Amino acid sequence: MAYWLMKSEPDCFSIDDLATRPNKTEKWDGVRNYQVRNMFRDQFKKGDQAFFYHSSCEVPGVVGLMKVVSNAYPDPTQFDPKADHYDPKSTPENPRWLLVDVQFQRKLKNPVTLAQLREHESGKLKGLLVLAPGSRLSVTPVKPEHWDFILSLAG
DNA sequence: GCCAACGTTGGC
DNA sequence: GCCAACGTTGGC
Repeated sequence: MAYWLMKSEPDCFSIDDLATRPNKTEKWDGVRNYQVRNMFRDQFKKGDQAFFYHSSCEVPGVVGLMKVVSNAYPDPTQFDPKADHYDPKSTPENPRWLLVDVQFQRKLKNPVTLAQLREHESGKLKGLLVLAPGSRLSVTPVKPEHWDFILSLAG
């Protein structure tokens, strides 16, 4: 089982949005980055755990826990001309973009802010990819020891 | 809203 | 295949 950190802008889709979805489950769609696509395809497994991270907002940080409840499969929004992330070069016979289904687990009592994570970036969280300079990937792996430490920061 | 850091695109 | 232009991300 692997651990992940997945970013979303709360104005667009927040942890509370996920918690109120039917079955508390949602397609993590709209990803149009090849590195993330490859992680979905090659490394994501049903049963993995993920942090829900709020980005581009007042207080960026880890706000909750999710479970990955599917393996990767084609993102239907790539075929929809009306969708924001429509990709005219992708076909159902040869889909370019994948997604996974995620299910709400719980919110953290105390969200762990980016500022808190940064306090430990040369210590306990050394190597955490979301802290890497210039890191813009919306999905990044989290080592088990980093996962546990971040949870301990949440109290 | 600014801007730095990247990724992608497309002409050549 | 190079690289300039452009678009996007995301913290501040």
